[in-house]
Amino acid sequence: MKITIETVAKKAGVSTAAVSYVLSGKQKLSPEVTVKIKKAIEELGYKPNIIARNLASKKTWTVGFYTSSTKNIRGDVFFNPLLAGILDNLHQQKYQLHLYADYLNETDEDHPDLSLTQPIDGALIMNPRVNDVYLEYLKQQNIPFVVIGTPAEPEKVFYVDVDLTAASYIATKHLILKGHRNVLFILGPEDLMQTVHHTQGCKMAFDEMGWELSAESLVHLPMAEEESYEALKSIGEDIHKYSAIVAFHDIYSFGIMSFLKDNQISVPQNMMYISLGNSLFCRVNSPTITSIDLAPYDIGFQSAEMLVDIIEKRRMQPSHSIIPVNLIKRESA
Amino acid sequence: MKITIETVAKKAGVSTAAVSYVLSGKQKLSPEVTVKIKKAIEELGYKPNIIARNLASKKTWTVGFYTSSTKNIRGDVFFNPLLAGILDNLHQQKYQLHLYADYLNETDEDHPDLSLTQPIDGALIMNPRVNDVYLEYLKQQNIPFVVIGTPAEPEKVFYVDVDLTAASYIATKHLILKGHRNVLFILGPEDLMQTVHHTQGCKMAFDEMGWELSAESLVHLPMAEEESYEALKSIGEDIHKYSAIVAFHDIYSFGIMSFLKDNQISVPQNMMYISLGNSLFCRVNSPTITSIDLAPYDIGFQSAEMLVDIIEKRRMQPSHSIIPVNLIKRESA
DNA sequence: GTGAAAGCGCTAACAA
DNA sequence: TTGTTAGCGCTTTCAC
Repeated sequence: MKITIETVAKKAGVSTAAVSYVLSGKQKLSPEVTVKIKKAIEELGYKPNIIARNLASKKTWTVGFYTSSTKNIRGDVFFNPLLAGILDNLHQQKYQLHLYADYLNETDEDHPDLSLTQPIDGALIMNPRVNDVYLEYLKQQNIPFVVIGTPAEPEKVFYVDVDLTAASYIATKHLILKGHRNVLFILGPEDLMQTVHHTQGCKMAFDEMGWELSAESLVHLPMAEEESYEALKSIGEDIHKYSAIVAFHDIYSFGIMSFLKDNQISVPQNMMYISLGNSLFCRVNSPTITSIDLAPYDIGFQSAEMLVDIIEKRRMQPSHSIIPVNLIKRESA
Repeated sequence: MKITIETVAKKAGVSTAAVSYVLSGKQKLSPEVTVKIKKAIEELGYKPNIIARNLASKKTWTVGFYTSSTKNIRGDVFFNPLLAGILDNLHQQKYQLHLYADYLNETDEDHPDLSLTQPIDGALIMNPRVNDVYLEYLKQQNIPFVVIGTPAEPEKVFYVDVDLTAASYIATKHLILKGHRNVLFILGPEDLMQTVHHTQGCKMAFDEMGWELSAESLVHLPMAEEESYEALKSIGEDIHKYSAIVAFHDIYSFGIMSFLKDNQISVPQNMMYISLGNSLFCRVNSPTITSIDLAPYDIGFQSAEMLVDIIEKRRMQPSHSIIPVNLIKRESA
């Protein structure tokens, strides 16, 4: 038999409203009644039905996190601390997390089942595409959201990001100062906003020197681990034109390292390598690699904080947080 | 104004039931009516309220995933492929994921807010403790669940796991065959079931040789990255008694590697090192480390598969899947 | 302080 | 085939 709020009310000899008040604490009842109700709840082992509560109160205490594809998640060391940051903040604020992976590029469905999206009070959305359907949907449905990464129209939207342009500028500049001029940039898919920002940073550093950034030195790759090896291979002998590589996603790291090793190109003597946003890989290979810390935990924590603020109307105007980046030098002496 | 199923029904000049049928496809209506309703839905931009649907249908199409603490998630390379496997399977079967991190050891609350747990059709629960409150709650609430990892009472519960005892046996045996007798085992917290299984495997291999497994060669550590370095350090000079290490969680890897390096103990010449369940770290240091592949993606995929089967009553009796393990040798010649 | 009752928006059994 | 309507279990207003 189902134990509902009514069961409890009957047993305690009160109305359902009284039980609800005790549960929520939104209204004070007399001590005797309160005790009676609490006893009934205890004895019956009553647990409120959250769905019914959600329906009546129009509040789910749940936040949706739209992340990247599972292929991407698998090899992404950025993902874990980001998620941890989100969860920690939400836990503090008594919210929960609903996780959506991105299956948009899967062949079997060209339109995501966005109607499934609803039982959330707000959403976190990672690396939106240039024209993002999820973003459009959330806007249209009036669901508050915070973008992780910089969106196409920053002025209209809440977001938190690291300054990717700065990061990529710092990385490029660092290489330039080391005497590198022919740098190979291994970037993500062109339709990601972050790729746009990445490219800007490289360009800034080159522009500053009055150098041209050639198109063939910018390689765009799908976010999959194996790709980078193949990409370098397909460059063939031209690889020797380059004296440095910037990898914009850690997922490319292993492929790059393997390739360099297979071709007996040592790092950093003949080849210098910079990775964005990865402390893990960097640490393992500590003596040979420079990386930039993109502080993913902080991003997660901040974005959740901002979202809850919006949900609870503590923040009204579109705004953003930019998490600072640090260059972590790990070069051998 | 709120657009509900009634708005649509009125506009199309039909009943709410008709609209519901079109939406769910659970009952066929005449082509004309169907078209009329679809048009109304389209024009109004109607999206069904999922919460109301859940309440009425008593089905959420959502699965809860009880994972470890965020501290643990942060450095766990096992987590990503596990999650990816879960998500991929759930997506195939049209289910969604609600993610709960474990804050049980946090000081501020000794009892988790389990009542928040309810809007799920089933749960995946990772590495349950010896007496797990979540597990008890799920049982009591009659929420179907699958344990990832081997539970305390395997015969009563659905679970999927790798054969951890076998894995740890294989690792230990491997070392023994290499001529190692003094092996240091770096294990997780003692109240985790998996630690129990790990220990069993080591013991089996030693028993087989008629050797004793000494208590001080079994080090139990919290699941945090820094711990392993300190643990080794505190062993002091005794470290030279050991010629091999088995790390039972990848999270200890970095600390161990750093320690060995700092103390000029080279791997594997003087010291052999085996890690369980990590292909990432293993790959990076390919020539010097042996690891065991615990196939986390498969575990995730399988456990989700099993859970949905239970939810949809295709599986009735407690059962389990054991994912096979492989020794990955990466020793230098 | 307490209770009655009207929703919340949808599903599905039943009737027509 | 289509419509009526009684729930689903809780919250919250309003009257007492």
